Amino acid sequence: MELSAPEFLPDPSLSAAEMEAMQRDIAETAVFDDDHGLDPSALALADSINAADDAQATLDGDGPVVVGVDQAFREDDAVSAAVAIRDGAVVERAYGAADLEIPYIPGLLAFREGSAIVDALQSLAVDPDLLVLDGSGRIHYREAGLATHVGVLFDAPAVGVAKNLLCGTPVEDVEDRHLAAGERVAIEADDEVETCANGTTIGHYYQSKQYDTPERRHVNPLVVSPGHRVGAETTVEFVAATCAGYKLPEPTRHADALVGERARGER
DNA sequence: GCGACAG
DNA sequence: ATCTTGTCGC
Repeated sequence: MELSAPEFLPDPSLSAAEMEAMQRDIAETAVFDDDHGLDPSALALADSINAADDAQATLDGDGPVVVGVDQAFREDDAVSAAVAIRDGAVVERAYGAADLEIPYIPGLLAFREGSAIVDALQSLAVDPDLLVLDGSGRIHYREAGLATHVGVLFDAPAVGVAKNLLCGTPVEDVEDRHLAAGERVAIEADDEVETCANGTTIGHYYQSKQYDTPERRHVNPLVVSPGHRVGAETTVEFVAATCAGYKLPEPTRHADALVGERARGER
C-alpha cells in the first residue's frame, strides 16, 4: 500500500499537544460515511465460501480483499502483522516492526504502535477493500483513534474493533444484561468526546458471539467504530460479516496468530 | 484533587 | 499488551 497522507505519520517524538493537534486534523480529514463500494453481503458470501474450498477461491480471486492487522510487543519494539483475506482464503501476509518510543497513553495509542502498522501495510502488495484494525476508530476523545488514523494515512476504508470501550456512552447499560448474538447497542458521544456534538453515534457494542445459556458462561461484546470511509451502521455490518463463529473477525484472528508467533521468534 | 482511560 | 496451565462449561 502507498501512503496517501504522509503528513499524518505517527511520529512518536512529537509532544502530546502536537499529537492531539494532529488528531484533530485527522478527524477533519476522516470520512465517517460510506465511501467504499463494498457490499456487506459480499463479505458474508466470502466467508461462507470460506470453509468450502480456499484453493478454488484463491484461483478465482475476484472477491473483496479484507486485511486484518494486529500487534504484539517484545522488549523494546512492536511488531505488526497484516493478513489479507479474499474469498475466505489468506492471499498475503506482511510484517512490520518499530521501536517502542513512548508508553501506552490512552488516546495516543496510534503514536505508540502506528509506525509498526505503517511498516507492515507499506509492504503489502494487494490493495485492500477494507482494513480491520484492533482498537478504536471514531470512538476516541478527538474522533481519531488508531483505525481512523491508519485509514486516513492510506485513504483506505477502515473499521476499528476493540475489546473495551475507550469513551462515549452506550444508549443502554450493557453491564447489567448479557446481549444475545447479533445484538448491537449504539455508543454516543458525550463530554469526553471533544470534537462532535453529544449524542452523535460514534460506534456500537456488537455481540459477535454468545453462548446459548448466559447463566454461567458469557462473551463480552466487541466495541466497533468507523475508521475511515465507513459509517457506523455499516461498520457493524462489516464486522458481523467477517466474524465466522468466533468473537473476533476472521482477518483479526489470523493477524493475531501470526503476530504472536513472530513476536516469539517462531517465524 | 480524584477517577477514567483502546493496546 | 504481557507474565501463564489447567480447568470449568457449552
